[in-house]
Amino acid sequence: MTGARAEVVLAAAADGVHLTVLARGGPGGATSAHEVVPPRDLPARVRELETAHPRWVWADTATSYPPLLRAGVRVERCHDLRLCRSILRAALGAPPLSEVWDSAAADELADALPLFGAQPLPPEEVLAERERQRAALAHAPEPGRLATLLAAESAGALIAAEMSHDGLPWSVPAHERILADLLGPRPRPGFRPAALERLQEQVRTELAAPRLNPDSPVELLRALRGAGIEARTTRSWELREIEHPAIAPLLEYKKLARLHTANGWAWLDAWVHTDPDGRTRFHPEYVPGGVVTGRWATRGGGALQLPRQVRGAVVADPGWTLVVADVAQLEPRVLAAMARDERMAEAARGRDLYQGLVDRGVVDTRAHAKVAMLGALYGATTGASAELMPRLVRAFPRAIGVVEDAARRGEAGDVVRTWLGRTSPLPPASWNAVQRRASEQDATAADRRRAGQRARDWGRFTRNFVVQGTAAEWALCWMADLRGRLRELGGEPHLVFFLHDEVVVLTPDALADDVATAVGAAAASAGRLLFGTFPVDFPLDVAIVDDYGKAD
DNA sequence: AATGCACGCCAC
DNA sequence: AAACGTGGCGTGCATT
Repeated sequence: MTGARAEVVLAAAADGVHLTVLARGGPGGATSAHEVVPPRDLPARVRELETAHPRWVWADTATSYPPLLRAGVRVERCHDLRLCRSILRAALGAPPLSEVWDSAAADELADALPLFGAQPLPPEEVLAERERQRAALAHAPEPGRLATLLAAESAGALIAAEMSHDGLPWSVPAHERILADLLGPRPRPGFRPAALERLQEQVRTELAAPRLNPDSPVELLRALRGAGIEARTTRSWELREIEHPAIAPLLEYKKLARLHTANGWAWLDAWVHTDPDGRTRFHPEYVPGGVVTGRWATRGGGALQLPRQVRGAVVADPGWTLVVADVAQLEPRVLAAMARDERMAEAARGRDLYQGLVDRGVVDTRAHAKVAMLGALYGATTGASAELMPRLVRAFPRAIGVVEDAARRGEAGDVVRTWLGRTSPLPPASWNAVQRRASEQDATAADRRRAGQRARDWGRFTRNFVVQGTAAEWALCWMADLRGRLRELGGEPHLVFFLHDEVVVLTPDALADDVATAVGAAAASAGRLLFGTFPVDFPLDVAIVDDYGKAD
């Protein structure tokens, strides 16, 4: 698929933006044309060339694409050299494959990496990097899957830039109503909301600590002990176990204080703005590949932690609707597929995988199914979760074997790979030092204990890496496919939010049903792209709503 | 005054 | 149910 598509390599230089058309992809892609355009003419030229549906190759989508978006130009496909380089380097980490990267030019590029985008690379370097990546891909284990990953990662970069540009519809009045209901009217600058002041006074009275700042864990712990309460920490879930008149107002204080500091009026002032078109939007910066497993990160405004409390402020514009879709139990389904575990896939066939486990007698309750499964994915070692594990091992030896194997590899200091080939980092030097120390002649029991602890810690990381990373790949493919379908619907419906296994599309009312259908079709398509005919499905919960708060 | 860390809580 | 995976971020507090 990449082979037949023409590529246009884009690089900025002093004399203008260089566009090099590679008539066909694949090794030795022939240069058929080269031109230099003034930066101000670039959007128009990109728009012209886009009619032939090329793949745009550039150093960094996050810096190259936004100017095009501001000029009203969107592209269908790209290859993001920065993101793909990072994946390829990790994938080819073991000698002798790394020789592909050992040229002096590659080292220079590695040094220049932080400048990618910020300081444009010379056009010849961009072209050379493109060819190096082509060669590296050919040398990689499972080049077909890795090519899919590079395409998905690059598509994600486009989507991230577009979503950051478009923003999430945000109703300031709706948000202010939520805040007023819970916290009281907006306090004057330098003052705190009435509800917090009142609760703080209650806590102070009940603990007989008139000057207590409940936001200080140190002070709070001391005050609790002064009142005869033996708390180990000030975490809410521990405090909840305690019977004392101070606890209820304290928990309420913590909840509201969190809302006020994280998503209160200050957050509104900082992150919600009126766009040139007069609409109010929250514009988080999405960071594809920002998490080691391949999940996205975000910067600014805490977009990946939007509390349910304030989701009612995400309101569609008049005449528009939100289509909210999330995948039910994505990670266990992905695990079943990557393990080729037919029995687990069969148990997952319905909408509710956890209930499926109960129905097949694997565990007795849905709650147990959930803790057992999450425990398997995270590496739980204690409690009910760990106790239920043997049942899962017996029922789904192949699936559990995949995560157990990943854990063993991590404990041994080896890398693991996701389904499409994203490779985990090696443990840090300090980890190796601790392991070495434990194997020395004069190692103490403490040395060995520490080494075992660190080894198991890293094993839990690699265990989760393979599943979380493969789930992230599925989600990327889902979104990329959905983006294509939304373009086919005419381009008005567009993605406005993404949260690991959940998307929000903003669409004209009339197209809401078509969008809902597209979201489901994209999920099925992503499943086939990754796992072929393996019979695992990815059921969605889809809601057509005018505000995000109504979606769950 | 700026910086870094610990804590705690939000999301998945 | 318990504190086991990935993150961002606000606050307090010690350090520079």
